[in-house]
Amino acid sequence: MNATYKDVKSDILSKITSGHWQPGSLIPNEIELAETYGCARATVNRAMRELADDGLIERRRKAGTRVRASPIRQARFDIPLVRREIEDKGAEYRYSLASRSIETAPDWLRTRLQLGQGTDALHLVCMHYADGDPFQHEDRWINLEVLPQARDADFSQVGPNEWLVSTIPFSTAEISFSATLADAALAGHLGCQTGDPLFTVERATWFEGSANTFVKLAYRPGHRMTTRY
Amino acid sequence: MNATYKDVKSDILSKITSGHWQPGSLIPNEIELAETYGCARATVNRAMRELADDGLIERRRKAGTRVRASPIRQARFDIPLVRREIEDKGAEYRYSLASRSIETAPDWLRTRLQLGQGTDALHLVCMHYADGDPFQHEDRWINLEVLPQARDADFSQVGPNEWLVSTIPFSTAEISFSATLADAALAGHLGCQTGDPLFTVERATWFEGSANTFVKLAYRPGHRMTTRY
DNA sequence: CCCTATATATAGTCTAGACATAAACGGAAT
DNA sequence: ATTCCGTTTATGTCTAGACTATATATAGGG
Repeated sequence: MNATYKDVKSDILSKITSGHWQPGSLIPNEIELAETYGCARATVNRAMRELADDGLIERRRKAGTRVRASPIRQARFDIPLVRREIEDKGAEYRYSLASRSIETAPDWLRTRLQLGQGTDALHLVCMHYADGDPFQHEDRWINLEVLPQARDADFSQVGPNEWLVSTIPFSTAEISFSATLADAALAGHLGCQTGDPLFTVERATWFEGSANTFVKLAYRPGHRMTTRY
Repeated sequence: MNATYKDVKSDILSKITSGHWQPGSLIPNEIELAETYGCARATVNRAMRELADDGLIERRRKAGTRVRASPIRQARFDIPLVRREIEDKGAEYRYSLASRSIETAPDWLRTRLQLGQGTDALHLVCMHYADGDPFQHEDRWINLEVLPQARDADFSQVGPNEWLVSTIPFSTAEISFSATLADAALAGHLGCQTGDPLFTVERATWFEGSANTFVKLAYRPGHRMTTRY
């Protein structure tokens, strides 16, 4: 009686995880569950809605609610600023700018971000250190047509990621993970061997429809990105 | 007037993305917003709760709701079965079992999964192909104390991941991404060069408190895992 | 001046009831 | 059989109001 939505959620969850309600089977409807738990239907609804968001159950009007046959396993990663990633580990953060130049966007970048011909871009190469050791190499391109103020910004002290966060209120992004090989330049910056495998994150972000930046982040060898679900 | 929670949510979102409500600034409280949008407080609450879940705003009782200074950028990845990953691309899926053996769990595995000494484990090495080309190499360990029925299961036709999904109703997992170098054995299976960088996923899963399986998945060279947010 | 009780503002949740919407079902017309 | 249409049913959402929990602010006491 008087169950909260969390009570309901965890009870249903345990019925699923224990196998009491088999994958594919139909769960009682909201009205019945509300009676069972002695609460309002809205309370059951919230519990079920969250379970559906988590990918554990599948709901359809009129058809009812079923335990998913194969639960969608979705992992949620927090992608923090490098500074926070390092400071959260209790290490001291240091930043340095390796190079800065203004170039017309190369073809691969124009394709990737759907830019017009002859678009100027600011190209930055930076390093992020944790307790003095190389942690992440950043290869950044900023679209100067959308962000002309980047031309005059000083990136020698503050990293472009932090500058962007404070300049652009919000943006949508496409992010992808892969593995790349350290070339001579990367190895030099990261203090590793040429040929080392590096975990790499690439991110393109858009603000109000037009691309503003693309970045390739290479982590030091051995880096892992971990999460639980 | 008569705004739905989606209306409210998207209106607030646009006020944030447009910079109308600056990062760090305080958003009107729920009662005021309810009056503004001409709806019930619960409707505003749902909109705001979802925005908070998305990491765009920060809410605290009494203190009110603020636009996040640096939005938590969280990416959500769906981790499908390899079969689906391949079939969704429109390619033909093929599976093969490369080796099968029963071994006492090696030290690194016992540490990783917190197993007792002398625990027996089923060790499987498999390959997943897309249109005949090597797609993913699977190095799987199954805890035979928790899943003794794996001893008699036939993994020559059905991959261990699919067998596990149908055997264990649900489980919690720890997943991590990294980059590894192809050794001779891996290169042979994946048809690539020794020394190629491979995007690698490791996953340990638990069922009702005890670890049941650990897997290391190495993708063919060049593989990317992509998402939008 | 610092510490502690108390007041207060705000988000968090619950309720009972209502109406909206999508989808499955069954029967009727083709 | 197949298509179409109304009925039914379960989820989806909204409302007005109430109570709860928590963090902050303030006033009072040592």
